[in-house]
Amino acid sequence: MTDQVQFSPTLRVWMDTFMHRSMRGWSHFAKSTGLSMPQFSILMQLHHKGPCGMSEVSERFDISAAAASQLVEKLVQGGYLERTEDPSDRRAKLLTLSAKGSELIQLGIEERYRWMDELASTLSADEQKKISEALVLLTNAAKEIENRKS
Amino acid sequence: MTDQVQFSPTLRVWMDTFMHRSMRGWSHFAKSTGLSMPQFSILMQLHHKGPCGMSEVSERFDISAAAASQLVEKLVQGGYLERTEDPSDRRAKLLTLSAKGSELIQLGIEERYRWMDELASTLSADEQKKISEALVLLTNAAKEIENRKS
DNA sequence: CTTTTTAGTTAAGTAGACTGAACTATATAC
DNA sequence: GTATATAGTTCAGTCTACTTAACTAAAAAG
Repeated sequence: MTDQVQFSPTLRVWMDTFMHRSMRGWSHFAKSTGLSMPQFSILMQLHHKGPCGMSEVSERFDISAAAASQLVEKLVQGGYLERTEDPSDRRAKLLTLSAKGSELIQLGIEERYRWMDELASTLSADEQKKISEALVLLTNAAKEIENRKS
Repeated sequence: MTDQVQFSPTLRVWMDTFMHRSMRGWSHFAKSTGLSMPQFSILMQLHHKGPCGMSEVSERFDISAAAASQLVEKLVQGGYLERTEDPSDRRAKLLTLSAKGSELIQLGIEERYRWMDELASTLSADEQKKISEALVLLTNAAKEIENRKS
C-alpha cells in the first residue's frame, strides 16, 4: 500500500528529469547532423522497429502518404535510407537504414550512453547493482505491455 | 567489476525502450494540442526550469533571438505564456507559464504517467519498492551531474 | 477481364520556423 | 556624458513540412 503510494511519485520525478534530458539531447544531436526532427525521427523509427513500408511511416507519424513520401525521398537522396521494391508486392516499397543512416543513429545512441556512464560513475557498485535489477524489471514490464497491446 | 559491466548494457536497453516510447508520446501529445514541437518545447522548458528571459530561450534551443521572440510571441498570443518586464532590468523580459500553459503541460505529464501506472500494475509490491529505491538513486545522480556542470 | 482497392509519387499551394539586418530602448564602461 | 554593449522586436526572405488533388501502377474482387 505504502509502496504503491510511493512508487508513482518516484517514477514521475525520475521520468521528468530523464525525459527532459534525453529529449534535449536528441533534438540537439539531430540538429548537429543537419537533419530535421521529422527526418531524424524516421531514421530512429527504422532503427527501433526495423524495415517497413511507406504506409507504416505515414501511419506511425500520423502524416499523409504524400508527406511521408517526400520525407523519405530526402533521406534516400542523403544516403541515409534505402528504398527498394517489395518483392512480394510490387506496389510497395521496403525502407531500410543504409550503413550511413545506421551509423548516424548509433552515434546518437553512443552520445546518450555517455551521459549514462557519467551517471554510473557517481554510484557505488552496490547501487549500480540495485539499479540494474530494477531496470530489468521495468524494461520487461514495458515490453509486456507493448506486446499485450498488439 | 561484474556489476560495472552489467550496469551499462542494462541502462542502455532500458533507455532504448523508454526513450522511444516517451518521445513518441510527447510528440503525439504536442500535435494533439495544436502546438508545434518548438512551441511545445518552450513550454516544457519553462515547466522544467522555471521562468526565464528571452535570451535563455534562444540559448537553450540554439536559435536566434529573432526566432525566440517570434515563437514566444505566438505562445503569448495563445495565452500559454506571460511575458512581463523584468523589474531589475527594463530591457529584459520575464517569461512565465500561464495557468493555461501550466495545465497543458500537466495534462501531458499525466498522460505519460498513465502509462507508468500500467507498468506499475504488472509489478508486485516488492518489485515496486526495489524500483522506487533505484530510481531515487538515479534521479539524485542525474541531478548531481546537472549541478556539477553549472 | 473489367472494376475497385491499395501503395506510392508528383505538383501546387499554405503555414510555420528560421535567419540576417535594421531598429528601439535600457544598461554599462570610460 | 558620450560610446558601447545588451535585451528584445520587426521585417523580408528562405526553407521545410505538410496538405489536397490528380496521377501511375500493381493487386484483389466481382
